[in-house]
Amino acid sequence: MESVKSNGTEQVVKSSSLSSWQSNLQEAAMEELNRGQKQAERLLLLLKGVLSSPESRPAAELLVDVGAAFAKALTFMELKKDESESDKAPINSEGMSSCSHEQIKRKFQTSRRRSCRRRAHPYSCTTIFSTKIEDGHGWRKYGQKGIYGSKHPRSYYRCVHKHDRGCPVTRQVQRTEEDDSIFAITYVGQHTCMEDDHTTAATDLQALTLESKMNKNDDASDDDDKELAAPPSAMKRDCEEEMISIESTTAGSCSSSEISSTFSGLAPLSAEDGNYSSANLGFGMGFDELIALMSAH
DNA sequence: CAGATTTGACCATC
DNA sequence: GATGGTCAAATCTG
Repeated sequence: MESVKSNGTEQVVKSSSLSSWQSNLQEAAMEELNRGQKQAERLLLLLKGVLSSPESRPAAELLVDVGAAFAKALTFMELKKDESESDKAPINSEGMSSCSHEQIKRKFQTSRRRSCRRRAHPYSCTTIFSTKIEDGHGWRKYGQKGIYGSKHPRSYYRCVHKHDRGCPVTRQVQRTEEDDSIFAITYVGQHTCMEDDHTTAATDLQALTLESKMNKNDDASDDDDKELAAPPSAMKRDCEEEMISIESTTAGSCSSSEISSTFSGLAPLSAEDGNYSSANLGFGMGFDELIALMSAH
């Protein structure tokens, strides 16, 4: 029911439902991460002559870091996949609470309600993974739900300008299973409240990303309801009607390198001190081993 | 007291 | 029937 097409810069996944496109996205993301890792390896081999010189050591380290980050991201995706396939949590049936006068009152209010139609075909959505939920926009929380099979509740927000400017954007924020300090933030729709400050918002996001990188572990310890925190958006998913497009442009803050930067943020590789242990490296070897190997070629 | 958040209910979709 | 998105009254907070 879906096709996954990879042309190097874009992946398109067709899907007929939200849940299936999420799993398709996961598959597509893993495929893309795999490709990124392989490309990094290829680049490393291509540049082996240049990178073996002492002065290009920083570049080589960077390249190693990129490969490591891809591998780490892949590992997380594998974990997530395993979890969702085998680890379905049992349903916790609390039973219905007894009927109060409040309930009766609500029954009479139903006629006032607008239809709350579940999105069968989301027209536009974007998911990022970040340890910070602030994005420079104002959001009003309008709901929270426990999600089946997920240990963290999902919070629902809408743009504060929904009423005054008719901005239709909503977002869903949920802590990831892999790391409580990382949030999966799904934006649905696009802001119509910020025509003027569109670029400003983009800049804000980039600033946030930078800031986050610097404060990686500073503020990730708040409780579930006060979702805060740090680093960059790692992965971005875009879907138009039934189409999901995984972009890999830096302009959209969704490059592969950002995917890796967030994941490396989980267990930071210290590029500064050059402390690359084999365990950290996605290539399965340390920097020195790698250089030795490159030199041997 | 106004605005924001919480929480249980409603309802569409699968 | 299960699940997830939204509503709106109740509650909280500054």
